Amino acid sequence: MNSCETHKRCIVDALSKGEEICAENGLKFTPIRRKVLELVWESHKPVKAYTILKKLAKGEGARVPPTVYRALDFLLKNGLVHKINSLNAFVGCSHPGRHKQCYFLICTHCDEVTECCTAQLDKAIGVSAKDNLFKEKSASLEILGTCQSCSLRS
Amino acid sequence: MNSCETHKRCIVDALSKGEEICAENGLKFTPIRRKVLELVWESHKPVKAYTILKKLAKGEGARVPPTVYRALDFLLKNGLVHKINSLNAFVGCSHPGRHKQCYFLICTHCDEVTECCTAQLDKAIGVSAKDNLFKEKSASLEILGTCQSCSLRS
DNA sequence: TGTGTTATGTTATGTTATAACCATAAATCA
DNA sequence: TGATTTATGGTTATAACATAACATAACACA
Repeated sequence: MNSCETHKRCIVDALSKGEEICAENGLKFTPIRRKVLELVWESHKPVKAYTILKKLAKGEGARVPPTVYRALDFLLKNGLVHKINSLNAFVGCSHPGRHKQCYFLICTHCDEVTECCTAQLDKAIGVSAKDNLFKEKSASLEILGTCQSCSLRS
Repeated sequence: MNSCETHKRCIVDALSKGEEICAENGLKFTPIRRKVLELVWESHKPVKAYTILKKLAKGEGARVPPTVYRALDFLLKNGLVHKINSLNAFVGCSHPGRHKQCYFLICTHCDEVTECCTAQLDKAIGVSAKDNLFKEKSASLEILGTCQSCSLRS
């Protein structure tokens, strides 16, 4: 389980960060984009596109897949959410500001995801690429296992 | 582009390795499993399940998705192929023998994939997990960029 | 021969994601 | 301002990826 004391705080922060990043870059933080970001941030668990879709559809206006995927693409492109490829699901970025590298710890008990982006990992990955004469552009690391809370609880 | 001189060799090796691993573990290397492994190994590029399906279907017997996915699951479980999550596609494992960790260099120009499993990466990932009091069970790393051949060629 | 087990066939459907085209709104600027 | 361009989202349809559920076959071996 994530260590955030009041998750409301996470959501508020994420939304204001979204606001900020859009403002800085002359982008529009439209109601749909805002709502999708909010739904992604409902928890620290990855959220599926169609789960978001169902929740969106409960509001007014019939929402359909392209609407959701467009919003997610926008949020991805601007570093506000990440896609967890091994789960086909999305999580909020815990420190938006465009880091191309995304490293995740994914707890297979509670499903929560924590980012673990460190210079040390950046370096190890960079070295591996270089050793293979490979020009690295981006990388995605997904570590599966058991988080501390779940370890303690069991 | 991969550095293998004669790709035929890769295929032959992969198939005999499959044979071997199955024999060692009392598993059946059935014609379907063999054929799927062979198709995965047609190149060093990730192959999609439905591409395999189409090729299989050209032989006798109407092949359908479950047949392909079952064979792929078997090969995955026994470490003969890997899934590239970011592409929903499969590649042959270049050194089968059950390493839980799979690190890949994926060239976005030629699509070829190379494994880069090193102790150094294992260690860096292990440390990252430990720093977060996270019990690591497996990890998947996909590095996107440009391989040496493509760099030289452009 | 019968029983259990594993592998594959078969049908259907669930899940994830995008294409293509249109209407409208907002921004830009002559 | 009005014309033009660009961004956004609506709409319909379908593509692409994956599995559930149940039937049957093939095999191992008591």
